[in-house]
Amino acid sequence: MDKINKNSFTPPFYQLAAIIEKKIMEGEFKPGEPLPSENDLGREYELSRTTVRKCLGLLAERGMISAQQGKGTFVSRPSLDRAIFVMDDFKTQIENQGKEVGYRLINVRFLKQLPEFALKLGMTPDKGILYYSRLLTACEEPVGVEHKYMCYKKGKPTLENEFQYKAFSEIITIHTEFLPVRSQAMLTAESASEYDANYLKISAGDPVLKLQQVLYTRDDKPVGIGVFYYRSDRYSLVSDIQPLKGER
Amino acid sequence: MDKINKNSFTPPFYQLAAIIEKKIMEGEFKPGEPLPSENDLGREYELSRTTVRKCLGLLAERGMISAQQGKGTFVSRPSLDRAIFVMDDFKTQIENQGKEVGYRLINVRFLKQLPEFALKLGMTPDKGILYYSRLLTACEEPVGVEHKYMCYKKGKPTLENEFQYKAFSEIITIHTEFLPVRSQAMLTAESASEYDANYLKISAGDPVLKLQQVLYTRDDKPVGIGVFYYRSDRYSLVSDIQPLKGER
DNA sequence: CAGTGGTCTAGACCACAAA
DNA sequence: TTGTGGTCTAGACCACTGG
Repeated sequence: MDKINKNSFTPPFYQLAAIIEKKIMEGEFKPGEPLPSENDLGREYELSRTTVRKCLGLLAERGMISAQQGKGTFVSRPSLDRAIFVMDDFKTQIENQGKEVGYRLINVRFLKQLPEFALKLGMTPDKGILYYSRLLTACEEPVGVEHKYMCYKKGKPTLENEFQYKAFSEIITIHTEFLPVRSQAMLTAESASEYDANYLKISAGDPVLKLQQVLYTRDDKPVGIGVFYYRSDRYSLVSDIQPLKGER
Repeated sequence: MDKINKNSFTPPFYQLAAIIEKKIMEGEFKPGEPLPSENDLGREYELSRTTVRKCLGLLAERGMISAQQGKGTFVSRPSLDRAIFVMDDFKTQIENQGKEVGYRLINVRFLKQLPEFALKLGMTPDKGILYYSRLLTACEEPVGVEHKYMCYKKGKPTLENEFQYKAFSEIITIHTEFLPVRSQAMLTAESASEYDANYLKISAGDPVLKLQQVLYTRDDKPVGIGVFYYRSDRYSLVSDIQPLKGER
């Protein structure tokens, strides 16, 4: 039986998680069946229940097990057919790839009317809509185009600079009395419009990744919409599900 | 000052998390600045350090804060421009939408040679490659097409039924001596080929979401590749980032 | 050195499920 | 009633950071 090495730099809760994960993958603990109780695991590996729980929490986060109060902790169905895509803001993503980010302001305009898709999302033009669009580049190469629509309150002066560099939710916070606290996003594929294709330097109709984001205030009023189109040859999402390492 | 209500059904660690999140969003704790230390928070809200830590863990998971050993716990830059897409296996996803899943086996074939893209991913044809493809439907409507390539070892009989219903990693485990433990996936947009478009009942060239998945054994040998094409009008990924609820 | 976060322990009470 | 997971406490030791 595997034992916990208390002198290792790998903390016990992590070692135990690796052990249990291994037993699950090797079939000793089978999908649908319960794991030993937290107390039993604690006795078996000479760890406190708190530590056992921390370990189980790690495995639960990874989707390997799930606990049911009063019943037990059960091994989940195997699910390598699962992917998790984290999309940070453009700047963070590109910089993490070691590339240089660039923004180019394409357009800033005041709209009296919202485009139809924005109305469908429940946004109301209040006193008007501020629209702007940017070209997103990585190492000078065009990667994406984004279009933003936000509720607008007059008053504060607008500097082009701001639109070029600041985050959307920041701009909304500054230029309206709204504080966005919730973000809903939808990712899909689409054909590039002639307009967007022109900036992306692709052909109209070429496939692009489309991300549509809606920002809501605490009382669920939509106050900002962002639509992103990414060149599919230069932008993709990746996911990596790996087992816990045994020893570090 | 907000206080912890110990008689509430909402556990203290959660209440505290909501309080801190609120203070961050209202600007009392600013991005880049440190939170009070865990001990201070414990004193202030009359909670044990363990409970404070559980609360901070929750906020860290949500990307609001990050801890640095020896230094402190810092408020992250605001990031509503962030989305997390979880793609479970097709069956789970569709069933969660309350729809009926269907599979139709399109093709099962033994290949002597791997297609070029699979070779590029490092897969070797060993003793041969088993290829199969399925049409994925939701409420009888075609939603996706998938193509699978797996290392093949003769021996066990293959039942068409299996390919129709079992998960890819399960099939690999049964029909080879390989145990996939790691999954890498890439999501992008593409134009549908004539072949796939035909099954999806769309036109060739229409945009589709493409998911490419590679399964690896513990020693990082690729043993299975899955390529999925989804109709962009019937399949999209969603993400919802919301604040913690104050009281439940 | 003092202060920070990271980990662990031993024990307690609760809500829930099943017999 | 017993056993399960969910939460909390009080106290301990460690590793890391910075003065």
